[in-house]
Amino acid sequence: MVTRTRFDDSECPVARSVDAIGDWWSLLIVRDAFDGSRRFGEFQRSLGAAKNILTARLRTLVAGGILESVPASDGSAYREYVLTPKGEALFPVIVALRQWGEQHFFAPGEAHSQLVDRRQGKYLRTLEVLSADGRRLGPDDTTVHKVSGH
Amino acid sequence: MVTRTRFDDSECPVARSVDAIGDWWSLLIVRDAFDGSRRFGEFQRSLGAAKNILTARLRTLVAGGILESVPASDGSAYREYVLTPKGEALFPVIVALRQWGEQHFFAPGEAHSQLVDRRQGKYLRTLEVLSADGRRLGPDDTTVHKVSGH
DNA sequence: CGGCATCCGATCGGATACTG
DNA sequence: CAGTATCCGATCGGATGCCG
Repeated sequence: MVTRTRFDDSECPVARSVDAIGDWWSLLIVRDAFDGSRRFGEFQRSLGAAKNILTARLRTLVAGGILESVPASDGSAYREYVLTPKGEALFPVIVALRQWGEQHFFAPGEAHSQLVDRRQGKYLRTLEVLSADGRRLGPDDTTVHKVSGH
Repeated sequence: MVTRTRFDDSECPVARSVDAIGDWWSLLIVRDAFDGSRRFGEFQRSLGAAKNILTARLRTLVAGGILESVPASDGSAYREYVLTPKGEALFPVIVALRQWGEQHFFAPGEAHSQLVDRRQGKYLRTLEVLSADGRRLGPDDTTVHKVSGH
């Protein structure tokens, strides 16, 4: 049984998200899924992870409703792993991490992968946190509210 | 020496981000910093982590330029930990995780903490991934481009 | 090729005790 | 209160071998 440190009982949505994802491997699997990977081997080559690790992570992601295991589209006996709607909803998370990384960990001109608009091949706009009425918000413009259940 | 699985040599910005953050504890520390925590004890109470764990994570976050250690503002002999600009730039990441969690892991009416606009006390707009010219983009509208260094 | 079983050293994190 | 030091069981992940 997995007894990793759990955060799933927290009232904080961030903690529950973190707990649902599991670990970094899982997050990078999701990234690869966004990039088009579907097969066990594709994930493995991309990640360089040991097979048992990958197997375990795929299983927890499927169990968590983030990936779905479907029969291979090429008719082979194997499975493919595709994002569920819940998994696709992680898109902003991945994009946010990607943009943060692009802005802080690459020298100008250094090789890196970039997420672009498929239609125009252009870079994406940097994610903005907006208020309900559309103002740009920084960290200091927000505060955490406790909402008690009823 | 820490020999955790490293992703920092990857060309993928997501991987480098993940590597720079370190682990979930570190991410939750950053979350607490956004929520206003500054002192060792504040983080510890909020996280429920062992002190040695917290010490180690704070150290790596400072070393990574995400937090900065400054003298305590109350004149005591202790330190406070505040986000650097680089750390503040993680804001969209935390918000994205928070929103994903709110949408998938809480029953309607269940108690949870919520991030609100300080000025109006209202919820934030859901993060949107936009193209350079402002169209909303889903995962299928984007593709990963390899940019080779020069 | 996809996946499972097993082994093993490294690391993690909780607990506790100690310092100033 | 803010750490530091140490111990220890649990877990992790890499490697390997086996099976369909």
